[in-house]
Amino acid sequence: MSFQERKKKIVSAVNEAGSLSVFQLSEKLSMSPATIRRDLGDISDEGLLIRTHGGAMKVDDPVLTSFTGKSGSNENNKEAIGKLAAAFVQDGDIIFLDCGSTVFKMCRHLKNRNRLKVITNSLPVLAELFDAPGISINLIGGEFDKQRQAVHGERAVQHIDQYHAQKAFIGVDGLSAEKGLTAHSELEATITSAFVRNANEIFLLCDSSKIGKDSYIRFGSLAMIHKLITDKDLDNQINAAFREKGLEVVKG
Amino acid sequence: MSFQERKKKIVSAVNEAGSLSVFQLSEKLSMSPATIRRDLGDISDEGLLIRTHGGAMKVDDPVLTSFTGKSGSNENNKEAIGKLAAAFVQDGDIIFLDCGSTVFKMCRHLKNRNRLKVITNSLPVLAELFDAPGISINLIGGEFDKQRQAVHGERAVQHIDQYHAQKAFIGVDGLSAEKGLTAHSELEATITSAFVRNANEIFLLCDSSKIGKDSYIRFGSLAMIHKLITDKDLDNQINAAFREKGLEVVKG
DNA sequence: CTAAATTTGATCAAAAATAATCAAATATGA
DNA sequence: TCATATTTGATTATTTTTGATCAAATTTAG
Repeated sequence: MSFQERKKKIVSAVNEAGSLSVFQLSEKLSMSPATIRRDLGDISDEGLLIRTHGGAMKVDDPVLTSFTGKSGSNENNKEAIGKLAAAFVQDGDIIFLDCGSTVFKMCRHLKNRNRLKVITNSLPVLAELFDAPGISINLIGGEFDKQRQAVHGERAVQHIDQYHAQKAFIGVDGLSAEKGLTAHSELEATITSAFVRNANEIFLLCDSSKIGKDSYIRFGSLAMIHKLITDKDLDNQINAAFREKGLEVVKG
Repeated sequence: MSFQERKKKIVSAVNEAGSLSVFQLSEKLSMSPATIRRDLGDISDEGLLIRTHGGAMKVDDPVLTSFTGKSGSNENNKEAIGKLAAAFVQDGDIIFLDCGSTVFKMCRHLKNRNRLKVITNSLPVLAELFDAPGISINLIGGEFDKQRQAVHGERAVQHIDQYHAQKAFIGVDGLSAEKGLTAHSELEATITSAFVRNANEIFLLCDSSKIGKDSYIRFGSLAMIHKLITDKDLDNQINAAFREKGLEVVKG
């Protein structure tokens, strides 16, 4: 039985029972407690259940479901990218978090950081992180865009320009060695540009499906980016092309 | 049974009973009093209940009631006030909406307005109104306060000062003819003051339980207010005193 | 106000659970 | 096929949790 099979069984068993111990699961699935523990660790990292001492309980999110990110394409790869990216965030950091589903995936892996300051225009990010005890959030003000569930516009850019962060985690709609960073919305492009010019280190989170494709607004070059964080499916030739241009690529 | 499970049981038991002693909980959950005390300490640190000598009681204003916050005391009166206040909002208006449970109650009655512009620092307000087709929202930026689920601070005040609205709908923690408007948080007081100085017409929403009582920060006089919107239980003498001072009172 | 009773928080040792490590088993791929 | 990588289960050291004890703090009663 593979991990993926077990994962589904574990999640549904825990959801049904409310909570189960490692030993109950171990018996139910005929697996050793060590394996169950590993599984539970992985699953709770994804937020599908809550790890407890001795077992796990189901996650009941009575809250905030209206703002939690919509799940779309390339779910697993985005999840992996989020986890990778989160590893670059340390306690005490001040970071910009863009709106966008891949950046949103980072959040769940940031919840136990301490003294972390997050500056964001994304409501899903806020909803995910606002109750984390070690994180304080600075919300960017301006016009609220209901499509993107984020704040945009002139006022938002002004707001960002008044801050400086050590690291910025951003997303794009297209990325290629030739055209650089592209977006399909002027609003998003201006916000992302503002993040870039006010942070020391820029991390671009971009799953392989967007790489090699261009959207219609060009708003930045590869030179702006310090690290590209992407997934295991990135084409090797493209990867080589990026590296040749001096871009550091982190591949899941 | 893990702490996480107990925590849920304790919180719901205390919320149901209103208050419980350490020993009642100890017996109910078959745990030693020492463990219950530790749990209560942790839980009250999160603000999910209030620690008392000998036990714990439920928190009146549940901190984490999600963004769609259902509020606590005087529910019906607040609901009525909200409806009354909403009647003063017309299509095409630009309005400030404060954070606070009474102002939040207005929102439900605003959803079908057209060309309405709402400027707010309250996440519950945003959550309630963001999908209304006729309403555009300007979110005030700044430090996010997880307790109040709203944005506060210096930056937020600057933001507000860049806008002007026809009407402001605000709340207070205490109101009396003698001391005027009072609040129990500096943060809230400065935000409310900013709304007041940048709007033409100020509507104060305040249920009768807060009238005649003073909180500890005085931040405004009755003269600032154009209309007080309150409930049917307002004492007639106090009502008369307000009117004598030139305050227009709308009573439910 | 003082004294008795109760409650608490701190400390400690035992028990339980975990993470880390390693070797065997299994799967993967050239 | 063989070599390599991944997954699993056992072992062990570490961490977490728990209940008991006791001095200090708080409440209650006189």
